[in-house]
Order: sequence, then C-alpha cells, then structure tokens
Amino acid sequence: MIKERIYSYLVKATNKKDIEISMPENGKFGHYSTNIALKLAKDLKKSPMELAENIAVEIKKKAPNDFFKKVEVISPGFINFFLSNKAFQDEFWEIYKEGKKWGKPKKSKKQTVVIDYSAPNIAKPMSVGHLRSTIIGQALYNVFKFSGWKTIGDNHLGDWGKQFGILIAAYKERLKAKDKKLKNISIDELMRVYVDYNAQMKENPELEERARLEIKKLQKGNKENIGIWNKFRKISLDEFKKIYKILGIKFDYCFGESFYNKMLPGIVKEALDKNAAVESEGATVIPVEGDETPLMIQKSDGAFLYTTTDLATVKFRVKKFKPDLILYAVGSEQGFYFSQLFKAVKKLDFAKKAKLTHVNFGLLLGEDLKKFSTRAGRHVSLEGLIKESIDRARKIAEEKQPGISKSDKEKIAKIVGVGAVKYNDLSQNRESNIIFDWDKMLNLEGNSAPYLQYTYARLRNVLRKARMLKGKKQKPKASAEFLNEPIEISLIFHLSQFPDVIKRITEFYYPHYLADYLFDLAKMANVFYQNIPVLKSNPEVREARLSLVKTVSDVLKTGLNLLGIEALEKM
RNA sequence: GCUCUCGUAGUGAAACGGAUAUCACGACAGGCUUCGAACCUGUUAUUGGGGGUUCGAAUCCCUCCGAGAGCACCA
Repeated sequence: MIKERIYSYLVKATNKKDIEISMPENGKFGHYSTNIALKLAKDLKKSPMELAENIAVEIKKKAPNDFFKKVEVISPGFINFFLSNKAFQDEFWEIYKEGKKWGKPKKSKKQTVVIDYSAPNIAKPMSVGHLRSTIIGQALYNVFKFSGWKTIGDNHLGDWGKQFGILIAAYKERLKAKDKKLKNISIDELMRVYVDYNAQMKENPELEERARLEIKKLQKGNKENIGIWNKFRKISLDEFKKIYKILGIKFDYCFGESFYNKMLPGIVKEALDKNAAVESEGATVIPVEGDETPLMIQKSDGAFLYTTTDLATVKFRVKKFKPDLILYAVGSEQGFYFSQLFKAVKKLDFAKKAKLTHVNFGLLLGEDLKKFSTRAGRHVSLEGLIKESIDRARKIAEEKQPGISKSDKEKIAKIVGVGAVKYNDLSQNRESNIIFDWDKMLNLEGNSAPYLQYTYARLRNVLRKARMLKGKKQKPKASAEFLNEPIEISLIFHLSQFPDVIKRITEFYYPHYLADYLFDLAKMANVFYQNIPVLKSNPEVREARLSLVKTVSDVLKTGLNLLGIEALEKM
C-alpha cells in the first residue's frame, strides 16, 4: 500500500518509527502529509523548515523516480506528498488482485471478541430504543469477523428479575377475572398487563407485596410460576425472532439473564471470600474506589440483582470463550453502572486477559428532548418503524420503476426500507443522542442507504452490459495505465484507504467510520459514472475502467454488508 | 446537591491536536437523442461566551451559559 511505502521511506530518512502520516482534507496539500519535522524540531533544536527540507531531499532519494509527482515543504514545516499516477496505477493492481478480500488485514494474530448486543426484555415488545444496540452490535460483529477475529455474539436477554413478579401477579389476577385475552396472549397485551399493574401498584402497596411474593416463588422454582415464565419467554422470543429475521440479525448465543441464576449465590460468596464485598445496611455490596455508592450484589431481602448476573456473566464468558475483548453495546445512560461493574470485575479478577469495554451510544430522545421509556408509557414499536420504512420505500419504487413485477418490488422495498433505517443510525457517531423524527429516520435521499444501493446497482448494470459486448479481455495490470482521469485516480486513492477504515473500527468501535467512507466512495463513483464513459471508450481503456467499476462495486457491497445492509443488483 | 456527556450553517451531521472546518437535507439556478435522473453541476450560510496551553485548538485545561443523563435494595 502507498501509505505503508511512504512510511517506510520516512523511517529510512529519519531513523524514527513514530511517524504520523495524515491525509489533508484539502487536496492542495497533497495526497498524504506528515508533521514529523515539526515534532522533531524541538528535540533536535533545529528549525522545522530546515529539517523538513532535509527529510524531503532524503525521501526523494529513497523512493523510485516515478513514485512521487512532487514532495513539497510548506510552512511551518509540513512535508506534503503528491503521488504520481503510476503509483496509483500500481496500487490499483494490488487492490484488484485482492478482489473481494480487499480490506481484510493481511496479518493478524487470532483474537477473540465477545459482543453483547440487542438484549431486549422479555414481555416487552422491542422498541426503537433497542434498535441502536442491535444494529451497532451487529455491525461491529461483522467487522470483527471480517478482520479475522473469532467473534461471538451473545444476546443477553432480559428474561429474569423483578418485572416477572409483576407480570406473574398481574397475569394471575387476570386469570381469576377470566380475561379472554389471555388465551393467545400477544406481547403487546403482555406489556399492557405489565403497565396497568405497575400503575395500580403505586396506589396500592398490597399489589407490590404480591408481586414480590411471586418473584420469590419463581426464584425458588415453583412449578406454576416457572410455567408462566416459560410461556412469556416463548411468546417474546418468537416475536423477537420475527424482527431479527427482517433485520438480518444473528447471534451465536442467547443465554439471557436466567441462565446465570444458579451461579449467583456462588458469586456473592466468592466476592465475600475474596474480601471484595462487605455487608452494608443488610445488603451485600462491593465498595468501588472513587465512587460514593457501592455496587450492590445482594439485596437485604436476599434477592440478587442485575449486577450479580452481570458479574456471573463476565466470569462465565471468560471461562468459556477466553476472549481478548468483551464489548457491551449498551446506551450511554448506563455509563456509570458499567464503570462500577468493570472496577468490581477487576477487584474480583474475573476478566483475566480480557479487556472490557462499554460501547456506549446516545439516547433516543422524544421531540421534547426527554428520554423514551416504557415506564413513561412512551413507546414506538420497532416493528411499526420498519413497516413504515418499507412502505415508504415501496412507494418510491413504484414511482421510479413503474414497470417491475410485484415480487421484485416487494424485495426492493424491503431491502431499501430496512437499509435506510439501519444506515440512518450507523452513519452517525454512536455517542450522539438521536431525536426521534420519522422523516429523518426514514430518509431515502442524500446520505442514505438507498444512495449507496443505487450507486451499486448502476455500477453492476455497467458490468452486466459489458459482458454482453464481445472483444478480447486484457489483464487489468496491463490496462491500469489507462486510468489517468483525475476522478479515476481519486477513486483508486479512496479504495486504497479501505483497510485503514476497517482497522480503525476494530480499534475504536465506531461504525460510522465505515458509513462515511462508503458514502464518499459512492459520491466519487457517481461523479465518475456521470462524466466518464465506460462501455463506449476504446477497448483497452474500457477494460481498465471496467476493472475499476468492478473493484468499486465490490468494496461498496462488502462495506454495505458489513453494516448489515444488503446490496441490490437492480432497484 | 454531586458526577458524567454534549453545544459546529435554517435543520441533521463529519473532522488521529494540523493548513482555507467537510457533507447531507432545505432554498435558489441548471443538466437526460449519451453505460439507470433514487443521479450530477453551481449558489447559499457555521465551531455557545470568555480566558489559557501549543508553532498550530471544534478537538486539551479553566470558567460561565444552555441541553441531556446518572447518582445501592429497578434493569
């Protein structure tokens, strides 16, 4: 790769290894640039400009004659590199050879990552709030896998805890009242039962007591309650599976909180034995350094908490998967909780070599800038959102392609609609809050999934038509020299950065790096498409351009798929 | 009250401490006898206020203002 080559020349010219090479936003400052002279000037007590000049002279000696077009030194001491077309043509050949593998790290030691994402609660329909965890987690999963990691996706279902006391108590009450709706109870009905009971509980403490008794019975393995619990769990899971199928979400495991239930007493005991936990006001807590409030692992009534489960989960995952990294795709509002949890994990020495990271994301806020929550009764169903998006996509498909068959139209509507929703989320910094807005969320123009999908479909169309043309094929290496148009060089330059983007995501966990990258690539591809004829150009030029079109479309497709978005041959 | 996060064109966003802050939407003006106009071209406007560190700050530090979130018997 070009960047690596510049780096190696710089190392030779300076005898330093810690060298930054950046890409100036403004093309006037070259394809690549380094500030190494500015950094070194202080230590060497030389003027940065003079130092930069010396390095520039050296590096020109180290590189082949036809590699740089120009190496420039600019005040206060930047060295800017302008590459020759030849350098890019060679680069293109390297990329073309890689084919669909382009972007994968060449050498990497096998590492393991566990990604905790989605984690919906049983007996509540998935809301748009769960969307972020689900698709950010899935995108990270895909990127890690593509990068050669052993990747484990675990859906940590919220299938245990106090809410089941409420649900079971409420359910039994309805049963007594012979509520007909209980026969084939839906997840929406379950939530209504829950919300109603929750509201009544505030006025009637007796109901709260009843819920507490039911949860106790459940935890002790009471058959009737376990039966009801299982029923709720199944109804919910079936519902979730439907949504995961539409969204193309997959997990390796779905252990859920209930899975860890039996390990909880052991966790508390271990924490006490290790002197990590103490008793406080009748409860068992782990004091956390620097924090006023400790982390509670057992309530004064003996019940365990989410926290206890999370500790058990870490221990279990470390033992089973021996991960190097565990990622939690969970909202920012749990930031404080996770910082406490991680400190407790360290105290207990549960993590071993694994690095635990909270991949946080911003809240989904209502138009009044307040948090969405089920308790507040504000709920936009995820299913409804997806449906709406598909409807909008279908309408547009009807406008743009009136002639196509009904089944094709449905397929396009689904892929475009789902893609739009995902891209809307993945294209922005995950840490920003998102204000819920139908129109923004379901945008099908500009910086959106359909734009990328459309670009891909156009490029594929050119390739399809080319196959129908007769004529001798040339090796792309031989023909790369015909790629000399500025937009062609820009495309190659951009293609060459793909591996860097992938690498940065495995380091910083920001899917929007990839979305940004793909959008830029698509913009360039459209400019190319608009201005540069492919099929009607001279045969050898045509071969070169077709190779470029092929490579760009492959990267677009790979990138979209990594984001969990499908590409369409026709739309 | 304490702690954390965030304030970038009219709107939504981007920017390893780098150079003239980049996109999209919107608005306005153009472009299909040419590989798909879900596209392309042009015009438009921005770092909340004040200090500091640095050769260089949207980015780091301090302070003020504004918004949001969190702060043991929920998950």
